[in-house]
Amino acid sequence: MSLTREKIIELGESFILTKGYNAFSYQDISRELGMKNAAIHYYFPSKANLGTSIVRTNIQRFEEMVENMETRGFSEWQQLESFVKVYIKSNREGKLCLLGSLGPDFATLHENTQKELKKMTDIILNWLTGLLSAGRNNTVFSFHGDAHHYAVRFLSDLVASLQLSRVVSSMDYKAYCNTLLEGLKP
Amino acid sequence: MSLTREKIIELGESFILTKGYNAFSYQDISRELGMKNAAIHYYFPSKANLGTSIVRTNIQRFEEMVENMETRGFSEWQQLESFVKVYIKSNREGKLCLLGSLGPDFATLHENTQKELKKMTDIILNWLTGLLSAGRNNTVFSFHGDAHHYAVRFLSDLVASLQLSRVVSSMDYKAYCNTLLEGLKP
DNA sequence: TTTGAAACCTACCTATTAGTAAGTATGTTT
DNA sequence: AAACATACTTACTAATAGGTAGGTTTCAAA
Repeated sequence: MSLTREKIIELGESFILTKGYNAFSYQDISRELGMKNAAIHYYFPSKANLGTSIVRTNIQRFEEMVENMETRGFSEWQQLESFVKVYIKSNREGKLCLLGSLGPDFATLHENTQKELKKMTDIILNWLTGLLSAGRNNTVFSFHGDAHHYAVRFLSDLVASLQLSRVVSSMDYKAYCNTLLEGLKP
Repeated sequence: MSLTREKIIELGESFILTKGYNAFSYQDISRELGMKNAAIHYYFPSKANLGTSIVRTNIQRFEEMVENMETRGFSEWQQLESFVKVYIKSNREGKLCLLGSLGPDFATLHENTQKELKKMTDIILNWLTGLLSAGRNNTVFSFHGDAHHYAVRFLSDLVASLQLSRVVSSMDYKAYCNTLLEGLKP
């Protein structure tokens, strides 16, 4: 794997999470790397290509995290807490999550990027649904109704509140997340 | 008030809610209106100006809705239901809400637009907090914890689920909203 | 009948965008 | 030593972006 390639993906993701997909350019990346525009095209022929690669990297990262938590024998509660911590970190860095950032721009994305984004969301939601379901069976969590419905709601809470914390000045994101977790306690 | 001006605002808003702020252009609007690019600049000197005006229009619309509901003596439950219906309509039209659309692009917006967007969010959240609080006192609603916290969560649920319904194919937005309302029943 | 504002259009400008073709330096393999 | 791939740069293109100066039509008021 090329180091420059990894840096481009990292920078691209960072720009998407702060400026949005349609507001960042190859120049933004090349400038930051001290390279020329064409160098970025060498690694990623098109912006759609880069976008898709960024989503793929995120899927991979998520799957590695889940795998890691399972091999370390994390409880359902610990797993959910770790997931929430990723969002708290994003908020601290003034970033959104990829879903909350690319979701609103969905219509402007390349077909492949759309596909990959859908895949990522499915993977996250399926994992979350399974986690909530299993956790309820083990009396680790307590909530009403369908687990999938609750998973969508929980994810919505995390995604949108990241956005709101930018717009609402008086928002304590960490406290908000803790309230979310508290609501799941039996 | 100029009819063309109103059409521009309406179209601009529609583009923001479907393509996003940074993906739509003056050409998109002028093309739709059968006019030239410069005609749009005649009404709105800059894109930032147009953006700010669109947010202002939304604030006005929201305040008129609230006023209308109060004069008609809507109960807290009816008011919340009406608010949710606006979101259901947006979803049916394949649109986001202005907050969910401009929020992720916040960093790229003009200072004035940011200010107005913050104002809009504050107005909505304050209204929602008051509504939830009053509704709980009247035993119309039932929820735990701070009313403002719950208002943020409820708004997050509406905003992000609109985004998710684009990405997740198998989502029944209306049913989801009903679940949200059900969760508030005593 | 002239004046003047409202509502545009014509014609342009500069900056930036994603993207490409061709070249070059630096190694690495054969 | 020759051939080749990697990792870029130089130099360009076509398209689009937001924006502007100045002209034209239309219609109403003085």
